[in-house]
Amino acid sequence: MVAGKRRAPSIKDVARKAGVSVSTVSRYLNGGRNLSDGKRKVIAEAVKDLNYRPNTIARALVSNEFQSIAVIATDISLYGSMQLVQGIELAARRRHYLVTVTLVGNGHEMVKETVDQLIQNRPVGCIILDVERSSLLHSFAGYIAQSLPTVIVDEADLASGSLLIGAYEGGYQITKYLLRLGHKTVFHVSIPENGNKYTRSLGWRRALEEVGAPIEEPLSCTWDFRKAEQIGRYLCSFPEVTAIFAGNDEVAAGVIRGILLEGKKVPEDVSVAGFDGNPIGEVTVPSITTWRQNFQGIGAKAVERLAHWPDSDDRPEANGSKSGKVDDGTHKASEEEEPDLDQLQQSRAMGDEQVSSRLIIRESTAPPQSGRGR
Amino acid sequence: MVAGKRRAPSIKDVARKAGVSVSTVSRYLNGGRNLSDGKRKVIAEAVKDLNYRPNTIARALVSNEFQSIAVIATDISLYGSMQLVQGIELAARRRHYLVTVTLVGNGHEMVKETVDQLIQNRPVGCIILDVERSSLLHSFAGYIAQSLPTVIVDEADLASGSLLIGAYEGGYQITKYLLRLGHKTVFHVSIPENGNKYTRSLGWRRALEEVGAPIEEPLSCTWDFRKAEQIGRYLCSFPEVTAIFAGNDEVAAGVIRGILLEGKKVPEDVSVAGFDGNPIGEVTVPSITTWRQNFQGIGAKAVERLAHWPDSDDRPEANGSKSGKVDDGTHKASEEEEPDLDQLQQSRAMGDEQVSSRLIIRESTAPPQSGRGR
DNA sequence: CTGAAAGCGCTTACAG
DNA sequence: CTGAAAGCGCTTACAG
Repeated sequence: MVAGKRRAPSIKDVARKAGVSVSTVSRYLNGGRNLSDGKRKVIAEAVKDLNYRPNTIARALVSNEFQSIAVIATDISLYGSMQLVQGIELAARRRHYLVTVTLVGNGHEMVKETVDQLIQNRPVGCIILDVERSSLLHSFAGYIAQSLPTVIVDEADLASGSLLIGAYEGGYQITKYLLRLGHKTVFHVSIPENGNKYTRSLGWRRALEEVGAPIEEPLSCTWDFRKAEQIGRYLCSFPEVTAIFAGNDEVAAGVIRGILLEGKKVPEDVSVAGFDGNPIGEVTVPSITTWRQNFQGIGAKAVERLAHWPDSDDRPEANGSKSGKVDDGTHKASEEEEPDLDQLQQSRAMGDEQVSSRLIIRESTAPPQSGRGR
Repeated sequence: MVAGKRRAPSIKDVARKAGVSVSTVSRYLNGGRNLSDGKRKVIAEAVKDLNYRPNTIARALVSNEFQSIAVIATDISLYGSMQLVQGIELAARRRHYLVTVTLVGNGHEMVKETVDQLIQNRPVGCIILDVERSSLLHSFAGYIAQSLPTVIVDEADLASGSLLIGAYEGGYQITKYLLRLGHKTVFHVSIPENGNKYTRSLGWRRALEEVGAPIEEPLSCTWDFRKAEQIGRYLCSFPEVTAIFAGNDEVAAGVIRGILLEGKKVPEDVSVAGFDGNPIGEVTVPSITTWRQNFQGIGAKAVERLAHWPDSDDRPEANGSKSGKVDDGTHKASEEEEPDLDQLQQSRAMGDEQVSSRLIIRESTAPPQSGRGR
């Protein structure tokens, strides 16, 4: 089945077949500037006949840059991270980058090993996901950034310019919505660790502050959603709890379950809202009000940041394109620059507010019962 | 922040610093056979001082093999695929492979482009996920297999030797379980497309055949889980429907919602079981009986298949190790072979039945109400 | 045990 | 517009 060690045709083979020099073929491959139509044609033919593809590895060796984006995460098994990865991949491939995924766990030594190896692969840049969940990885962010353009996708620190933020607005809006419904205040069950740092939590707090609503410290959940169930049971024993904002949809589901198991009703007795927009919330009973995050957009934005990194080759320049694209047959030079602009445009359009992030109102939230919530 | 174009130390730098030839350093890096202790020591020191890491790209150029595993999928946003990717990454990194993720959508031309580029990266092998959901990708599987060791992780065709199967047993067991509960038969709502080919469906069918239970053709759901809700509504209008096996947990949630919305009860009126073991099923109301798939194990197994590919360099050989590991400080040659054996062992232990796949019984299933189901 | 040389597939100045 | 040469960082025979 496998072609084994049979090497693919090289630029030499193309040159020989086309009767030109290797340099000329290379020129053809890189934009076709300064090339007679005759050569262009004969090379195009040879490329096609041989089904030639430039060896990306060799290119990477010369340029000291492998056209890839390295994603580093502690875990990609949650809805959000997974969507982010998907968004990164989609955006990356538009730019002909390959996406690499590396999970780092515990053990300082291993992380350094892993990270060093990654750096040796010379990706165009690195995207770190969910640092908040691993202080270890977080501590390596700086180390990585020393060698590679690095974007941290997280929402832990609103102040830091190096982070991509998406959730503050969502936390704010969802809390406002609950308040508008007539709830005196909104309780918060945060996703694991650093509940006070997540921007969704900051948005929640801000919304409460604005109207002078009482603010209880968030209850912190774990990734074991049965903990959310316990929290739900606990919270609904307080009559003043009429509205709960959960850090994500799974936690919301757990909280709802806890409430229901206590014999109370959602949303009649307690309203519960989730976060992220996990499709599962559409078919639970009750279905879950949530803030849909545009994860794919955020992923794409991270990629664009790397693509437009200040020190990179991205600066508008008139010489050869680096796209590494091979034109089979019809050769259309000078189209190379356009995608860049498109992307930039798109990146800007996304701004800091994600295009299609929005509140999705479902069954789990409603006005407080009369006589309650005050 | 970024070190820009400053090149990392190369093997030349190490050689110069250590006062030996490049070949000698290379020998050191590749296992240290035929090396005097003196040289070994001085090189180790230079490596450490320079914080040298061999350039994986250069290595890949020489060996015509980049130490990576390419995952190709149409979508990784479902629980199962995501777990698979995670399992692949974990296993791959134990072997010092980098994992690459590529999503292929529609458009024949683009897929060929993408796949060709991937092949040019010369990964050690390729893992194709979920072919069943994209006949397009499926049609490329053969093309890819011509150039690379390829493993298809899917469950579409029990007969084909090239597929990794995991779900037949699960479908069988979960159906048996429902039957043992006293249900006369079990209806099946399959995940999208080719419901008849999924092995979980085959297992379901086999279990029914064994006891001569009536077999209704599976109802096919889509990835929009509201469709599952409709199916649930529809199915529970038939009194003979007392047990439903859904193709996955999200579909089960949707089916359950449909049933509840019709005013029936789960599991009192209808039992519903899911599949996969998505943690969300733990906190829905009712919580969902399911078959937990050992996705990570399957992913690891796919990686091991590639690592032990017949034509690869894996065959036991006494010469240099290819592990690409740099020993900083303490140099322990000859330890290189051991991981291989470990892994092999583990791979075999996993066999065709996944280690920790098992039935998880929760609230959504129960014996049929008396007077029903017969 | 050790080093000089050639080569992996490409790109990049440098001459024409 | 075109080609010969050098070089990217490593490994692999080949001589000693």
